[in-house]
Amino acid sequence: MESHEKTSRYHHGDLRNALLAAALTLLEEEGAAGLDLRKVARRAGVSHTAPYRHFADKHALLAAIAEIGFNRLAERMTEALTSSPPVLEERLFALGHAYISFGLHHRAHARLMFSSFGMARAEDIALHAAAKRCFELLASALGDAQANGEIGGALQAHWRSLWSAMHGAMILLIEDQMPYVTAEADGVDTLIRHTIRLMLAGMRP
Amino acid sequence: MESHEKTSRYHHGDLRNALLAAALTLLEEEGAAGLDLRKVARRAGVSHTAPYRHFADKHALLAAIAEIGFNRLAERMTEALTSSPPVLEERLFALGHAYISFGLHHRAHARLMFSSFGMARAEDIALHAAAKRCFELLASALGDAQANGEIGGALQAHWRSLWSAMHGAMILLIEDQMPYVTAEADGVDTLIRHTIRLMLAGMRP
DNA sequence: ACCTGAACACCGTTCAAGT
DNA sequence: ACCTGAACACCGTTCAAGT
Repeated sequence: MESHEKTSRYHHGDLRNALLAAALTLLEEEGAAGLDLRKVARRAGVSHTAPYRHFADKHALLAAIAEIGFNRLAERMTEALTSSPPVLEERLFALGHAYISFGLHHRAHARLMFSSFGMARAEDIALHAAAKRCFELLASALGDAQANGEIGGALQAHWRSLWSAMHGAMILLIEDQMPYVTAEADGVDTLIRHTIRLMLAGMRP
Repeated sequence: MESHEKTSRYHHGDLRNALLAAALTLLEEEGAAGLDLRKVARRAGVSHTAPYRHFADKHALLAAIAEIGFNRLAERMTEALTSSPPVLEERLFALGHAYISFGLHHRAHARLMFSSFGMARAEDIALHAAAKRCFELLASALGDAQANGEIGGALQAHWRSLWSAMHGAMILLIEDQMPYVTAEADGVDTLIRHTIRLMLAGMRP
Protein backbone atom coordinates (compact mmCIF):
# COMPACT_ATOMS: atom_id res chain seq x y z
CA MET A 1 0.00 0.00 0.00
CA GLU A 2 2.90 2.34 0.73
CA SER A 3 4.50 4.01 -2.27
CA HIS A 4 8.16 3.55 -1.29
CA GLU A 5 8.19 0.11 -2.88
CA LYS A 6 7.35 1.05 -6.45
CA THR A 7 10.47 -0.61 -7.83
CA SER A 8 11.34 -3.96 -6.34
CA ARG A 9 14.12 -3.30 -3.84
CA TYR A 10 15.86 -5.86 -1.72
CA HIS A 11 18.24 -5.66 1.15
CA HIS A 12 20.95 -4.90 -1.27
CA GLY A 13 18.97 -2.34 -3.15
CA ASP A 14 18.17 -4.11 -6.36
CA LEU A 15 20.40 -7.11 -6.55
CA ARG A 16 19.12 -8.38 -9.86
CA ASN A 17 20.06 -5.18 -11.64
CA ALA A 18 23.26 -4.86 -9.64
CA LEU A 19 24.26 -8.32 -10.85
CA LEU A 20 23.47 -7.45 -14.44
CA ALA A 21 25.46 -4.24 -14.19
CA ALA A 22 28.40 -6.08 -12.66
CA ALA A 23 28.24 -8.69 -15.39
CA LEU A 24 28.20 -6.06 -18.14
CA THR A 25 31.20 -4.33 -16.61
CA LEU A 26 33.10 -7.60 -16.40
CA LEU A 27 32.23 -8.36 -19.99
CA GLU A 28 33.69 -5.03 -21.13
CA GLU A 29 36.75 -5.31 -18.95
CA GLU A 30 37.71 -8.95 -19.21
CA GLY A 31 35.70 -10.43 -22.05
CA ALA A 32 33.62 -13.56 -21.93
CA ALA A 33 36.28 -15.41 -19.94
CA GLY A 34 35.84 -13.01 -17.04
CA LEU A 35 32.17 -13.66 -16.81
CA ASP A 36 31.83 -16.23 -14.08
CA LEU A 37 29.05 -16.20 -11.59
CA ARG A 38 31.24 -16.04 -8.51
CA LYS A 39 33.12 -13.05 -9.86
CA VAL A 40 29.88 -11.30 -10.74
CA ALA A 41 28.60 -11.86 -7.20
CA ARG A 42 31.87 -10.63 -5.70
CA ARG A 43 31.66 -7.50 -7.83
CA ALA A 44 28.12 -6.86 -6.66
CA GLY A 45 29.23 -7.33 -3.06
CA VAL A 46 27.23 -10.43 -2.22
CA SER A 47 28.05 -14.03 -1.54
CA HIS A 48 28.55 -16.36 -4.48
CA THR A 49 25.22 -18.05 -3.89
CA ALA A 50 23.10 -14.91 -3.78
CA PRO A 51 22.63 -14.77 -7.57
CA TYR A 52 20.62 -17.98 -7.38
CA ARG A 53 17.78 -16.01 -5.78
CA HIS A 54 17.47 -14.05 -9.05
CA PHE A 55 18.69 -16.36 -11.79
CA ALA A 56 18.01 -20.05 -12.07
CA ASP A 57 21.57 -20.69 -13.21
CA LYS A 58 24.45 -19.09 -15.08
CA HIS A 59 22.65 -19.64 -18.37
CA ALA A 60 19.74 -17.47 -17.20
CA LEU A 61 22.10 -14.64 -16.32
CA LEU A 62 23.69 -14.87 -19.74
CA ALA A 63 20.29 -14.81 -21.41
CA ALA A 64 19.37 -11.65 -19.49
CA ILE A 65 22.65 -10.06 -20.59
CA ALA A 66 21.94 -11.03 -24.18
CA GLU A 67 18.47 -9.53 -23.97
CA ILE A 68 19.90 -6.23 -22.76
CA GLY A 69 22.27 -6.33 -25.71
CA PHE A 70 19.50 -6.80 -28.26
CA ASN A 71 17.52 -3.97 -26.72
CA ARG A 72 20.51 -1.66 -26.95
CA LEU A 73 21.24 -2.77 -30.50
CA ALA A 74 17.65 -2.10 -31.52
CA GLU A 75 17.96 1.40 -30.05
CA ARG A 76 21.14 2.13 -32.01
CA MET A 77 19.57 0.84 -35.21
CA THR A 78 16.43 2.91 -34.69
CA GLU A 79 18.47 6.05 -34.04
CA ALA A 80 20.57 5.37 -37.12
CA LEU A 81 17.43 5.09 -39.22
CA THR A 82 15.86 8.31 -38.01
CA SER A 83 19.02 10.33 -38.61
CA SER A 84 19.62 8.94 -42.10
CA PRO A 85 18.53 10.57 -45.37
CA PRO A 86 15.43 8.89 -46.83
CA VAL A 87 17.37 7.13 -49.55
CA LEU A 88 17.36 3.35 -49.61
CA GLU A 89 21.10 2.85 -49.89
CA GLU A 90 21.70 5.32 -47.08
CA ARG A 91 19.09 3.76 -44.87
CA LEU A 92 20.57 0.31 -45.31
CA PHE A 93 24.04 1.67 -44.74
CA ALA A 94 22.90 3.33 -41.53
CA LEU A 95 21.39 0.09 -40.28
CA GLY A 96 24.41 -1.99 -41.26
CA HIS A 97 26.77 0.50 -39.75
CA ALA A 98 24.84 0.57 -36.47
CA TYR A 99 24.76 -3.23 -36.37
CA ILE A 100 28.44 -3.71 -37.09
CA SER A 101 29.76 -0.89 -34.98
CA PHE A 102 27.75 -2.13 -32.02
CA GLY A 103 29.55 -5.44 -32.44
CA LEU A 104 32.95 -3.85 -32.75
CA HIS A 105 32.45 -1.67 -29.69
CA HIS A 106 31.06 -4.47 -27.54
CA ARG A 107 32.80 -7.56 -28.81
CA ALA A 108 32.26 -9.86 -25.88
CA HIS A 109 28.68 -8.77 -25.50
CA ALA A 110 27.98 -9.28 -29.20
CA ARG A 111 29.60 -12.71 -29.14
CA LEU A 112 27.38 -13.66 -26.26
CA MET A 113 24.24 -12.36 -28.00
CA PHE A 114 24.92 -14.32 -31.14
CA SER A 115 26.16 -17.46 -29.43
CA SER A 116 23.30 -19.84 -29.46
CA PHE A 117 23.21 -20.92 -25.96
CA GLY A 118 20.72 -22.07 -28.56
CA MET A 119 17.40 -23.50 -27.66
CA ALA A 120 17.21 -21.10 -24.78
CA ARG A 121 16.08 -18.82 -27.52
CA ALA A 122 12.85 -20.65 -28.19
CA GLU A 123 11.93 -20.65 -24.52
CA ASP A 124 13.05 -17.20 -23.51
CA ILE A 125 10.30 -15.08 -25.00
CA ALA A 126 11.72 -11.73 -23.94
CA LEU A 127 15.11 -12.53 -25.42
CA HIS A 128 13.51 -13.77 -28.60
CA ALA A 129 11.38 -10.63 -28.92
CA ALA A 130 14.36 -8.33 -28.36
CA ALA A 131 16.35 -10.07 -31.08
CA LYS A 132 13.39 -10.03 -33.44
CA ARG A 133 13.02 -6.27 -33.13
CA CYS A 134 16.53 -5.85 -34.51
CA PHE A 135 16.11 -7.83 -37.65
CA GLU A 136 12.63 -6.48 -38.27
CA LEU A 137 14.12 -3.01 -38.63
CA LEU A 138 16.03 -4.32 -41.62
CA ALA A 139 12.96 -6.10 -42.95
CA SER A 140 10.80 -3.01 -42.78
CA ALA A 141 13.42 -0.84 -44.49
CA LEU A 142 13.34 -3.28 -47.38
CA GLY A 143 9.55 -3.47 -47.20
CA ASP A 144 9.23 0.30 -47.57
CA ALA A 145 11.54 0.24 -50.54
CA GLN A 146 9.50 -2.45 -52.22
CA ALA A 147 6.29 -0.50 -51.59
CA ASN A 148 7.96 2.44 -53.38
CA GLY A 149 8.88 0.23 -56.30
CA GLU A 150 12.60 0.72 -55.63
CA ILE A 151 13.22 -3.01 -55.39
CA GLY A 152 11.45 -6.10 -56.66
CA GLY A 153 11.53 -9.80 -56.06
CA ALA A 154 11.00 -11.85 -52.94
CA LEU A 155 11.21 -9.58 -49.94
CA GLN A 156 12.04 -12.26 -47.42
CA ALA A 157 14.79 -13.74 -49.55
CA HIS A 158 16.36 -10.30 -50.03
CA TRP A 159 16.22 -9.64 -46.36
CA ARG A 160 17.85 -12.94 -45.42
CA SER A 161 20.69 -12.40 -47.85
CA LEU A 162 21.35 -8.87 -46.73
CA TRP A 163 21.20 -9.79 -43.09
CA SER A 164 23.58 -12.71 -43.68
CA ALA A 165 26.05 -10.34 -45.27
CA MET A 166 25.86 -7.78 -42.47
CA HIS A 167 26.10 -10.45 -39.82
CA GLY A 168 29.02 -12.19 -41.49
CA ALA A 169 30.91 -8.94 -41.79
CA MET A 170 30.30 -8.20 -38.13
CA ILE A 171 31.41 -11.62 -36.93
CA LEU A 172 34.50 -11.78 -39.11
CA LEU A 173 35.52 -8.31 -37.97
CA ILE A 174 34.89 -9.09 -34.31
CA GLU A 175 36.93 -12.25 -34.50
CA ASP A 176 39.73 -10.58 -36.46
CA GLN A 177 39.20 -13.00 -39.29
CA MET A 178 38.56 -10.56 -42.11
CA PRO A 179 41.99 -10.41 -43.69
CA TYR A 180 43.46 -7.00 -44.38
CA VAL A 181 40.54 -5.15 -42.82
CA THR A 182 41.35 -3.78 -39.43
CA ALA A 183 38.60 -2.53 -37.19
CA GLU A 184 39.25 1.06 -38.22
CA ALA A 185 36.14 2.84 -39.41
CA ASP A 186 37.34 3.49 -42.93
CA GLY A 187 37.80 -0.11 -44.03
CA VAL A 188 34.66 -1.18 -42.24
CA ASP A 189 32.48 1.48 -43.83
CA THR A 190 33.85 0.64 -47.26
CA LEU A 191 33.01 -3.02 -46.73
CA ILE A 192 29.48 -2.23 -45.60
CA ARG A 193 28.77 0.13 -48.48
CA HIS A 194 30.24 -2.16 -51.10
CA THR A 195 28.19 -5.09 -49.84
CA ILE A 196 24.97 -3.09 -49.85
CA ARG A 197 25.61 -1.80 -53.37
CA LEU A 198 26.26 -5.27 -54.73
CA MET A 199 23.04 -6.57 -53.25
CA LEU A 200 20.90 -3.60 -54.22
CA ALA A 201 22.00 -4.14 -57.80
CA GLY A 202 20.40 -7.57 -57.64
CA MET A 203 17.22 -6.29 -56.00
CA ARG A 204 16.33 -3.68 -58.62
CA PRO A 205 12.99 -4.51 -60.20
CA MET B 1 69.39 -44.38 -37.91
CA GLU B 2 66.86 -47.19 -37.72
CA SER B 3 63.78 -46.85 -39.91
CA HIS B 4 61.16 -48.00 -37.42
CA GLU B 5 60.85 -44.51 -36.02
CA LYS B 6 59.72 -42.69 -39.13
CA THR B 7 56.57 -41.41 -37.45
CA SER B 8 56.93 -40.26 -33.88
CA ARG B 9 55.44 -43.02 -31.73
CA TYR B 10 55.24 -43.02 -28.00
CA HIS B 11 54.40 -45.55 -25.36
CA HIS B 12 50.81 -45.04 -26.12
CA GLY B 13 51.22 -45.27 -29.83
CA ASP B 14 50.82 -41.74 -30.95
CA LEU B 15 49.31 -39.86 -28.08
CA ARG B 16 49.19 -36.51 -29.84
CA ASN B 17 46.96 -37.87 -32.57
CA ALA B 18 45.02 -40.01 -30.14
CA LEU B 19 44.22 -36.88 -28.15
CA LEU B 20 43.14 -35.00 -31.25
CA ALA B 21 40.93 -37.90 -32.30
CA ALA B 22 39.38 -38.09 -28.84
CA ALA B 23 38.77 -34.35 -28.86
CA LEU B 24 37.07 -34.48 -32.26
CA THR B 25 34.83 -37.31 -31.11
CA LEU B 26 33.87 -35.41 -27.97
CA LEU B 27 33.15 -32.33 -30.05
CA GLU B 28 30.75 -34.29 -32.25
CA GLU B 29 29.10 -36.08 -29.37
CA GLU B 30 28.83 -33.42 -26.70
CA GLY B 31 29.56 -30.10 -28.36
CA ALA B 32 32.01 -27.50 -27.18
CA ALA B 33 30.92 -27.95 -23.57
CA GLY B 34 32.18 -31.54 -23.60
CA LEU B 35 35.63 -30.52 -24.67
CA ASP B 36 37.60 -30.37 -21.48
CA LEU B 37 41.16 -31.48 -21.26
CA ARG B 38 40.61 -34.04 -18.52
CA LYS B 39 37.81 -35.69 -20.44
CA VAL B 40 39.92 -35.81 -23.59
CA ALA B 41 42.73 -37.46 -21.66
CA ARG B 42 40.34 -39.97 -20.07
CA ARG B 43 38.98 -40.81 -23.51
CA ALA B 44 42.48 -41.37 -24.82
CA GLY B 45 43.24 -43.60 -21.84
CA VAL B 46 45.93 -41.53 -20.19
CA SER B 47 46.19 -39.48 -17.04
CA HIS B 48 44.85 -35.96 -17.09
CA THR B 49 48.32 -34.48 -17.12
CA ALA B 50 49.66 -36.46 -20.07
CA PRO B 51 48.31 -33.99 -22.68
CA TYR B 52 50.74 -31.39 -21.37
CA ARG B 53 53.58 -33.34 -22.98
CA HIS B 54 52.03 -32.59 -26.37
CA PHE B 55 50.14 -29.33 -25.98
CA ALA B 56 51.28 -26.32 -24.03
CA ASP B 57 47.77 -25.77 -22.71
CA LYS B 58 44.12 -26.23 -23.57
CA HIS B 59 44.32 -23.35 -26.00
CA ALA B 60 46.97 -25.17 -28.02
CA LEU B 61 44.81 -28.26 -28.28
CA LEU B 62 41.90 -26.14 -29.50
CA ALA B 63 44.12 -24.48 -32.08
CA ALA B 64 45.19 -27.88 -33.40
CA ILE B 65 41.54 -28.92 -33.64
CA ALA B 66 40.72 -25.72 -35.49
CA GLU B 67 43.57 -26.32 -37.91
CA ILE B 68 42.26 -29.80 -38.69
CA GLY B 69 38.89 -28.22 -39.34
CA PHE B 70 40.24 -25.70 -41.82
CA ASN B 71 42.14 -28.41 -43.65
CA ARG B 72 39.01 -30.50 -43.95
CA LEU B 73 36.98 -27.50 -45.05
CA ALA B 74 39.54 -26.65 -47.73
CA GLU B 75 39.27 -30.24 -48.99
CA ARG B 76 35.49 -30.06 -49.22
CA MET B 77 35.65 -26.75 -51.01
CA THR B 78 38.24 -28.02 -53.46
CA GLU B 79 36.18 -31.11 -54.23
CA ALA B 80 33.10 -28.97 -54.71
CA LEU B 81 34.95 -26.81 -57.18
CA THR B 82 36.27 -29.68 -59.27
CA SER B 83 32.87 -31.34 -59.55
CA SER B 84 31.05 -28.15 -60.49
CA PRO B 85 30.21 -26.99 -64.02
CA PRO B 86 32.57 -24.24 -65.20
CA VAL B 87 29.98 -21.51 -64.81
CA LEU B 88 30.66 -18.70 -62.37
CA GLU B 89 27.35 -18.85 -60.52
CA GLU B 90 27.64 -22.61 -60.16
CA ARG B 91 31.21 -22.44 -58.99
CA LEU B 92 30.34 -19.90 -56.32
CA PHE B 93 27.30 -21.90 -55.30
CA ALA B 94 29.43 -25.02 -54.98
CA LEU B 95 31.92 -23.19 -52.77
CA GLY B 96 29.23 -21.58 -50.63
CA HIS B 97 27.39 -24.84 -50.29
CA ALA B 98 30.53 -26.68 -49.23
CA TYR B 99 31.33 -23.96 -46.71
CA ILE B 100 27.89 -23.82 -45.17
CA SER B 101 27.15 -27.51 -45.14
CA PHE B 102 30.48 -28.18 -43.44
CA GLY B 103 29.34 -25.81 -40.72
CA LEU B 104 25.93 -27.40 -40.40
CA HIS B 105 27.34 -30.91 -40.22
CA HIS B 106 30.02 -30.01 -37.71
CA ARG B 107 28.52 -27.24 -35.65
CA ALA B 108 30.72 -27.38 -32.61
CA HIS B 109 33.83 -27.77 -34.72
CA ALA B 110 32.88 -24.83 -36.94
CA ARG B 111 32.11 -22.66 -33.92
CA LEU B 112 35.52 -23.44 -32.57
CA MET B 113 37.24 -22.68 -35.89
CA PHE B 114 35.61 -19.30 -36.18
CA SER B 115 35.86 -18.36 -32.53
CA SER B 116 38.76 -16.06 -32.26
CA PHE B 117 40.66 -17.52 -29.47
CA GLY B 118 41.89 -14.59 -31.45
CA MET B 119 45.42 -13.50 -31.44
CA ALA B 120 46.45 -17.12 -31.40
CA ARG B 121 45.80 -16.74 -35.09
CA ALA B 122 48.67 -14.35 -35.70
CA GLU B 123 51.09 -16.61 -33.88
CA ASP B 124 49.93 -20.01 -35.04
CA ILE B 125 51.28 -20.06 -38.57
CA ALA B 126 49.89 -23.48 -39.49
CA LEU B 127 46.41 -22.54 -38.33
CA HIS B 128 46.60 -19.27 -40.15
CA ALA B 129 47.74 -20.95 -43.37
CA ALA B 130 44.97 -23.56 -43.21
CA ALA B 131 42.33 -20.87 -42.81
CA LYS B 132 43.86 -18.80 -45.58
CA ARG B 133 43.62 -21.69 -48.02
CA CYS B 134 39.85 -21.74 -47.56
CA PHE B 135 39.15 -18.16 -48.35
CA GLU B 136 41.69 -18.10 -51.17
CA LEU B 137 39.58 -20.66 -52.99
CA LEU B 138 36.81 -18.10 -53.10
CA ALA B 139 39.22 -15.35 -54.10
CA SER B 140 40.62 -17.34 -57.00
CA ALA B 141 37.18 -18.29 -58.30
CA LEU B 142 36.39 -14.59 -58.47
CA GLY B 143 39.80 -13.86 -59.94
CA ASP B 144 39.24 -16.32 -62.77
CA ALA B 145 35.89 -14.74 -63.50
CA GLN B 146 37.42 -11.31 -63.66
CA ALA B 147 40.14 -12.52 -66.00
CA ASN B 148 37.35 -13.82 -68.26
CA GLY B 149 35.64 -10.46 -68.16
CA GLU B 150 32.61 -11.94 -66.40
CA ILE B 151 32.85 -9.51 -63.53
CA GLY B 152 34.39 -6.07 -63.08
CA GLY B 153 35.27 -3.77 -60.24
CA ALA B 154 37.50 -4.23 -57.24
CA LEU B 155 38.24 -7.91 -56.81
CA GLN B 156 39.16 -7.75 -53.16
CA ALA B 157 36.06 -5.77 -52.26
CA HIS B 158 33.85 -8.27 -54.09
CA TRP B 159 35.50 -11.14 -52.35
CA ARG B 160 35.10 -9.64 -48.90
CA SER B 161 31.42 -8.96 -49.46
CA LEU B 162 30.71 -12.41 -50.80
CA TRP B 163 32.64 -14.09 -48.05
CA SER B 164 30.83 -12.01 -45.43
CA ALA B 165 27.52 -13.16 -46.82
CA MET B 166 28.47 -16.84 -46.91
CA HIS B 167 29.95 -16.66 -43.46
CA GLY B 168 26.98 -14.84 -42.00
CA ALA B 169 24.59 -17.37 -43.46
CA MET B 170 26.61 -20.20 -42.01
CA ILE B 171 26.83 -18.69 -38.54
CA LEU B 172 23.17 -17.71 -38.37
CA LEU B 173 22.15 -21.19 -39.49
CA ILE B 174 24.51 -22.91 -37.05
CA GLU B 175 23.21 -20.83 -34.17
CA ASP B 176 19.58 -21.28 -35.20
CA GLN B 177 19.21 -17.56 -35.55
CA MET B 178 18.06 -17.37 -39.14
CA PRO B 179 14.33 -17.06 -38.65
CA TYR B 180 12.12 -19.38 -40.63
CA VAL B 181 15.02 -21.24 -42.22
CA THR B 182 15.63 -24.61 -40.69
CA ALA B 183 18.80 -26.50 -41.42
CA GLU B 184 17.09 -28.56 -44.12
CA ALA B 185 18.94 -28.50 -47.43
CA ASP B 186 16.18 -26.88 -49.43
CA GLY B 187 15.92 -23.63 -47.52
CA VAL B 188 19.67 -23.43 -47.14
CA ASP B 189 20.38 -23.93 -50.85
CA THR B 190 17.79 -21.31 -51.74
CA LEU B 191 19.43 -18.85 -49.40
CA ILE B 192 22.88 -19.50 -50.83
CA ARG B 193 21.77 -19.20 -54.43
CA HIS B 194 19.74 -16.07 -53.85
CA THR B 195 22.64 -14.39 -52.09
CA ILE B 196 25.07 -15.25 -54.86
CA ARG B 197 22.70 -13.99 -57.56
CA LEU B 198 22.16 -10.68 -55.79
CA MET B 199 25.88 -10.12 -55.50
CA LEU B 200 26.76 -11.28 -58.98
CA ALA B 201 24.30 -8.72 -60.31
CA GLY B 202 26.38 -6.03 -58.66
CA MET B 203 29.67 -7.45 -59.94
CA ARG B 204 28.81 -7.46 -63.64
CA PRO B 205 31.19 -5.20 -65.55
C1' DA C 1 11.79 -12.88 1.65
C1' DC C 2 16.47 -12.59 1.02
C1' DC C 3 21.13 -13.94 1.89
C1' DT C 4 25.30 -16.86 3.82
C1' DG C 5 28.75 -20.85 4.61
C1' DA C 6 30.04 -25.20 4.13
C1' DA C 7 30.13 -28.80 0.98
C1' DC C 8 30.35 -31.50 -3.54
C1' DA C 9 31.88 -32.60 -7.93
C1' DC C 10 34.15 -30.78 -11.10
C1' DC C 11 37.94 -27.81 -13.99
C1' DG C 12 43.07 -26.23 -15.83
C1' DT C 13 47.68 -26.24 -14.53
C1' DT C 14 52.07 -27.25 -11.98
C1' DC C 15 55.54 -30.08 -10.14
C1' DA C 16 57.98 -33.66 -8.01
C1' DA C 17 58.46 -38.29 -8.87
C1' DG C 18 58.40 -42.63 -11.33
C1' DT C 19 59.91 -45.93 -15.55
C1' DA D 1 61.59 -39.28 -23.31
C1' DC D 2 57.22 -40.02 -21.74
C1' DC D 3 53.80 -40.50 -18.21
C1' DT D 4 51.56 -40.40 -13.25
C1' DG D 5 49.64 -38.64 -8.57
C1' DA D 6 49.10 -35.36 -5.44
C1' DA D 7 48.26 -30.68 -4.93
C1' DC D 8 46.52 -25.77 -5.79
C1' DA D 9 43.41 -22.41 -7.02
C1' DC D 10 39.64 -22.09 -9.08
C1' DC D 11 34.45 -23.07 -11.04
C1' DG D 12 28.87 -23.97 -10.88
C1' DT D 13 25.47 -25.66 -8.00
C1' DT D 14 22.97 -27.40 -3.81
C1' DC D 15 21.31 -27.17 0.74
C1' DA D 16 20.81 -26.40 5.46
C1' DA D 17 20.90 -22.53 8.20
C1' DG D 18 20.65 -17.72 9.55
C1' DT D 19 18.10 -12.80 9.87
